[in-house]
Amino acid sequence: MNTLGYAILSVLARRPCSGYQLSTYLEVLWPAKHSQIYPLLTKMEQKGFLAFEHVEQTGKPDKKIFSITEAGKEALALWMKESPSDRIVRDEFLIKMYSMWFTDEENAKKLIHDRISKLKRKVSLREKKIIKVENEGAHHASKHFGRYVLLNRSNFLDKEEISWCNWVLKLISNTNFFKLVLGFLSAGTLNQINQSINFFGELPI
Amino acid sequence: MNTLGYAILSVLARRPCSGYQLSTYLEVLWPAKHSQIYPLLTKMEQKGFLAFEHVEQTGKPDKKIFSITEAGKEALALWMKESPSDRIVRDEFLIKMYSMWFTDEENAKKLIHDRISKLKRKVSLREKKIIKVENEGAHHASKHFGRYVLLNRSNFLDKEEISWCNWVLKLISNTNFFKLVLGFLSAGTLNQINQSINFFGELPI
DNA sequence: AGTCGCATGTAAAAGGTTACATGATTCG
DNA sequence: CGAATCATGTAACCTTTTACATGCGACT
Repeated sequence: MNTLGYAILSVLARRPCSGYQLSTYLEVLWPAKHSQIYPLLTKMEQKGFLAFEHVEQTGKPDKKIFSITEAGKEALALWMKESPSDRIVRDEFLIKMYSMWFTDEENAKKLIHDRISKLKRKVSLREKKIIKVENEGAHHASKHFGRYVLLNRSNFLDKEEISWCNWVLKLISNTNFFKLVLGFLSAGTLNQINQSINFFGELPI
Repeated sequence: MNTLGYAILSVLARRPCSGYQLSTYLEVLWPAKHSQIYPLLTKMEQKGFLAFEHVEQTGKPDKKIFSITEAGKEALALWMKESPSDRIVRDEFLIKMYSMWFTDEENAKKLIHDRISKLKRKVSLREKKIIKVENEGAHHASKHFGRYVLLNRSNFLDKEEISWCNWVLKLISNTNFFKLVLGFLSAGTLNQINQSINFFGELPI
């Protein structure tokens, strides 16, 4: 079974869910589209890790409520003892930051300001969720502990990234980064950027 | 062209590289295996974004040094104006934190301590690189600016995650999280965990 | 004697996204 | 009247990983 499978077991270990609910719950844990979730649920049910019951609804489409089996719990318990594989981060914004020197100051600043906006939106959404968990009094003695600490983790890190963004903005202004680069390049057309490519030192990357 | 292609253009915009060098440089930007890089380099060369020259070596295998063309630079410049897609993070450790309540205190603490060790190792490696960039005097007026701010970003965030890890460890100890859970479960076998599954509130995830 | 670094490639398999398909209800 | 939510599924496609394939030199 793959990591998505264990993420599904982790959610179902707390509470039986439909595939639709799973897809929203998995967003913070291991994002996946429904087209990946539904076939995997079927596979896992066939292998005995999950069970499901049909629930008929009126006004809404019928659904399947999946729950974890004993075999599923054993699989999850074993997996919990394995050391986690390295995290994978793929972030186009980082590539654009890396190539900042290649664009104009206006665009570079816009990229950073947009990033800050996105991060702030995420942080404030999570803050509401955190307050909700705290009000339920479930933050340090239940299955909600994991959710509670993960929500906080995301907010700690996103706030730190906002600080970093502001730090970069300051660096750009204080050191006149773009003006200095343009100074070397005389004007800043692609041809002139070209001529400057081996102007600087020989550091890696 | 996909994001990996633009990551490659971003690296080659600074300095011509072999595919082998690219694979190491891309690690922080957009990780990729050589089996993905080599065929893409060929494709991008055929489309006119890259050019290469054969370099014969003695003692070492021959290599191809790729460099970005004018067409490549134009493509990169255009891409820099597009707003970046959302970051993708996949981290097994987060799933295990989420399912902390499902394992024993010893294992939970081990997972967190191992995470701290890994993060500390990464941070100290990066610190050396940062000092190197600063000594080259290249941090605020060159193509190395991007690399400099990205190295710092990773360290800011990893240090913040170390703080978070310690915060979680304290929470576990201070609130006797595991003892409280075991109290509810009476003993902690899988069967008894089973019986407790709907004991707590009805919060999402 | 064995592993690491340099160096390039292909093939197969697994993982993940986008698009196709359907359809009622509720809210603005 | 259009968009969002609930709800499940398949097919085609793209991306990424793992495995296969080779080979010399340097270091332990």
